[in-house]
Amino acid sequence: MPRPRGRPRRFDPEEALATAQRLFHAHGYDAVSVADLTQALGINPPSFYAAFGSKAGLYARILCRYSAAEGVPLAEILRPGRPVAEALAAVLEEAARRYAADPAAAGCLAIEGARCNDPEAREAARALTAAGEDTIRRYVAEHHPADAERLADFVVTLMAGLSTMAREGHGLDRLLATARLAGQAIAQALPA
Amino acid sequence: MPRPRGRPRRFDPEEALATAQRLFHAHGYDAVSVADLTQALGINPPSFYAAFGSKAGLYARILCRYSAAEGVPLAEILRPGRPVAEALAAVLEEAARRYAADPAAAGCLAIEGARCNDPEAREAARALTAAGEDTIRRYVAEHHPADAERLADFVVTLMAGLSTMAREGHGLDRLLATARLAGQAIAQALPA
DNA sequence: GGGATTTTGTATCGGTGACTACAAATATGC
DNA sequence: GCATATTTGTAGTCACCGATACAAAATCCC
Repeated sequence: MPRPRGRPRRFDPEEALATAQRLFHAHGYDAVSVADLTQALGINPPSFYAAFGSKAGLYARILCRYSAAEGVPLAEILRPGRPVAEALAAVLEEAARRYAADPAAAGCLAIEGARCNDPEAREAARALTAAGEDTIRRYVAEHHPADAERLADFVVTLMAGLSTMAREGHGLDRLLATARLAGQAIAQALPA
Repeated sequence: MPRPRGRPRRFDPEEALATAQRLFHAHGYDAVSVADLTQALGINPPSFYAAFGSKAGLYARILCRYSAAEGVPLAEILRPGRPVAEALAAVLEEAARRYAADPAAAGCLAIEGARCNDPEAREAARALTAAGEDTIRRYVAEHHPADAERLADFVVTLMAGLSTMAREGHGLDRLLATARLAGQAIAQALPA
């Protein structure tokens, strides 16, 4: 791949995405200004807009990055054939682990982003969380169609709560305790 | 009570508090500007600042108002002598009911305010939620000291999740189903 | 070297945020 | 009537927001 035509970039866009993701995850979408981003990246606004289009556009790209690498891997955990209660409990445990993994970036980037005040960024985050919710509901419905909505709502509510508590500073131990208690509730509600 | 000395007010501060509370609850602290408030109240900025000091100061007063009238009445629900599991389940059910009561003001004003971007308003909201959390933990600790933190965390996590889901548009039925499932988990975890 | 292309840095733009200076207006106390 | 006290409306303040106009700089193609 030959180098493109014009003046070369002075920064690595991939590295910039990682830096911006850290900032958004640490402080939330609304609290990170374009000035914060350009300063952290060591570039000027025109370079930022030429590379990413807009703040919300950058955020949308970061959400994809996040769901592929650091979000709860629902597709792996909810594999067909696994007992449903066990799989849902595993989702909650994994959420607890990931949300508390980095104290400087606590909680779920998508869940927290879904309540920001920028319409475009908010819709992008909501699309991601809605997709996850659908995945969970369809997985439950395969074996327990009558309980699918109820159980999916329960799991999603707990993920939102866990994300909140992680951002309030709760550590892995406390999040895990809550996740496990919820997991037992699911096991009890789902007659094997 | 004789009328005070100077020019009389052209608006009722109590009514103004109620109007401002509706705005904050509907849109969130950050999304409501002073211009929004003054317009909704039909007054000009100087009248606003003379009466309430600042946007964050007004919000702090509204939080008190909210906890006294519309927040989950923990002091009533967690009355001594009541079975702990029953009381905690009642807290979650009552939260579900209140968070979904008004679709135009969904969720908990304090929980949602605790993540706003203004430090003063955020701390005021956090103080209120922290007080509620303490109340729950101490109540559980009276009879089950070893489980107090775990159960209080579980209840608070669910309240945060219920508030989130209420703001996402979930209705009373779905919130109640989640609250009841969680209530069963508590009953199971607390051997009577 | 010369034209085409792309990124860079400087210096903004218009809009909105919370908040206030100031004087006119409206009441009371005497 | 006149001084005092308080609120009102007008018109702004200053800081920051996301986003850009413009021209100089740096590279590739030929």
